[in-house]
Amino acid sequence: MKSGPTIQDIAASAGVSKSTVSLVLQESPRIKAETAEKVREAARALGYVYNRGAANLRGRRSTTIGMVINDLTNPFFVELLVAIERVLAQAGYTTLMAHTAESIETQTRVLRSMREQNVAGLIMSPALGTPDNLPAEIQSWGVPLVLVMRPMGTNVDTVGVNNAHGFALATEHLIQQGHTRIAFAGNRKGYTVANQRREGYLSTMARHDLSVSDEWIIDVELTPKGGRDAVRAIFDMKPRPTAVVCYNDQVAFGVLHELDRMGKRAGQALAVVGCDNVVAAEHTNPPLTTLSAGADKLGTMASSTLLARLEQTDGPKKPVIQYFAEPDLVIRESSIGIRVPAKAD
Amino acid sequence: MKSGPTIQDIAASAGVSKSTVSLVLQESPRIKAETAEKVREAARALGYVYNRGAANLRGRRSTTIGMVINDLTNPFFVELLVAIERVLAQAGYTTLMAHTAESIETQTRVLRSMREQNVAGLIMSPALGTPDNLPAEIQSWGVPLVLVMRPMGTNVDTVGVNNAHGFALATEHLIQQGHTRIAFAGNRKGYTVANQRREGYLSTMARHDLSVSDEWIIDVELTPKGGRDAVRAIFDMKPRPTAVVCYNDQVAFGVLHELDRMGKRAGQALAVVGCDNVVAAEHTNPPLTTLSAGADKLGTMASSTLLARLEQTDGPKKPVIQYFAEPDLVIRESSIGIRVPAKAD
DNA sequence: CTGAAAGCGCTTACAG
DNA sequence: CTGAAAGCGCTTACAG
Repeated sequence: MKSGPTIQDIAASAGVSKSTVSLVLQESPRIKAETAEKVREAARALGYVYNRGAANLRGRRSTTIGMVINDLTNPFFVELLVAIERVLAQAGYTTLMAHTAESIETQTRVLRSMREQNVAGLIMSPALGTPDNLPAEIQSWGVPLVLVMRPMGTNVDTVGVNNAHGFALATEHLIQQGHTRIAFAGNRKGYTVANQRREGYLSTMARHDLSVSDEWIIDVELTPKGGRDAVRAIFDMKPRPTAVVCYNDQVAFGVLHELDRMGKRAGQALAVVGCDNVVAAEHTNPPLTTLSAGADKLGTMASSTLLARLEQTDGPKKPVIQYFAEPDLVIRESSIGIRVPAKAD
Repeated sequence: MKSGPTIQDIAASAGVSKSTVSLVLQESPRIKAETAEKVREAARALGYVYNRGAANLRGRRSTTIGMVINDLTNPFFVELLVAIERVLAQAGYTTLMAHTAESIETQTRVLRSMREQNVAGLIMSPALGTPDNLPAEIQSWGVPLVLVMRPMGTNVDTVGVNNAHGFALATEHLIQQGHTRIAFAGNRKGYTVANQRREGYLSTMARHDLSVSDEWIIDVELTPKGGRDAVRAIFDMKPRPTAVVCYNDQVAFGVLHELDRMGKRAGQALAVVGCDNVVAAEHTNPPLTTLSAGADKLGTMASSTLLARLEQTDGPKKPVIQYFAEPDLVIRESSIGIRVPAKAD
């Protein structure tokens, strides 16, 4: 930890006061152009490095934003993170990222650490099982919070997806293909997102007067391993479902893999639909039909929402923003058994 | 940005000086147990939050470590990042992560930002095309640096993989299967890692007296798209290669996909080997034979190397550490056309 | 348009 | 075992 020159050194070298140096560094219009240039020149000559920590301490505001993600092994969240980081960086903020791996303990630890680091705001995709009162607690710290993907009540800014609508689309699509026995892989009772997705599926089945056997709603890990387990379960049922709606692409990948291992092909032996449209969904064998809400768009929305909250320093408190994107269904071979020509390849 | 209580407030509330409070917070043994308990109680009652920024400013040392990653869309780097973060967190450091997306400009920007944030050390997987003198420049800042995956000379701590050995293993394996015309997909002239991988392939071909046609060394993007392009190129050659060694798993995924699209199967029409053994390699159709150096092990090594450097405050400068893991070949169906039973499934 | 002064919330010798 | 004092590198009223 070497010290390096400070604004004091620049002031001495440029023959001005450190107030002036500070103002130049902030590009204040109050300083005459020539003076400013002289100061900048001195800073360059000395190899000056701005100490953001000291500035934050004195200025009482910070330019770092914390970002807490539950699962980076799911590429969807990586795409989201990249989008968020891009927008924040453009706005001049530094992003402090942390990964909780769905662990509440880790989440508690990183949140404390971020609070100690004095983050200006927080974007978080909460770990499964996060206590309901966490958003309120974070808000009581005076730190603006935006939730992504996983809503927790109506009192906190949230950017997510209309899951019920998406899973209705997916189910509808399979019914149009003539399927009547459709399973749902990835049930997770008690979690908002899982409930929304299951409801989208169930309500669509009901609307078409299709009955749903209990065993079709399959409780599995939300990973490729879970998808493999789901396929084995499905092929043990009789009569067995001819299609499956998966909780997300990770689960669907496991489904495709297990089918292949059994010498069967998705789209023929079993129609498969995923959710998230991660980049890899286009490259699976066969390519995966999946719901797309646009990680990039969601990430951009989340950052903008937080930035808006940070600008709004005073004045009447703006109302809570809750935005839920409407997903589209991207149809590929896994649900129809027919090759779909790739566009612009 | 609300202010919250400071050590001054705790001091007043506990009836001691702020020096004492500071020492208690640092768990100094110099403070009597009862006094310490009284202070902690007051801190709890006031809802005190430690201000790490102020501590770093005064203490002249920081507990945040910067981590700069070139490509988070490649799951290998995500696995690496997760391992690094875990170790650093255990050691009480906060990780400032940034993603460059292989852009030199972004890399320059995030490095400057991290320097302003006063990071204690830096772990970096440099973007392609990073100027040779960057490691020396960072070291001149007085910030310890560990390079991961992409070596840049012998004067900087580095954790990587013995790529030449790995690609020799991969090529050897294909030759053992009876292949004599073997292609290499993912050539990138001038980059160290690409050179090492190509050399491992070429030297093994030479050792077996197998000649290599120029066109077999295929220059493609290091993405699934590149893999698809490589397959098309291979099937245009005559006589055509019967096997391909891919730069990494991302390229190999594209190869598997394009083969499937052509109605062919990897392992039969074309033997395929990848590199990195990302989690998804186990779930592709067919499963992918690939080189494994252990992202977890590499990440752990990289963090430990940096932590060791940070401990060593003074004394004679320790010699540069350069560690290169020896990869293993994980054999799956894509290279042999035969299903390999998964272990413990 | 510029400077002197106070202070952000801590840590760290130093003294007792 | 504890306290008084100085100071880390900045910003921000305030004065001129």
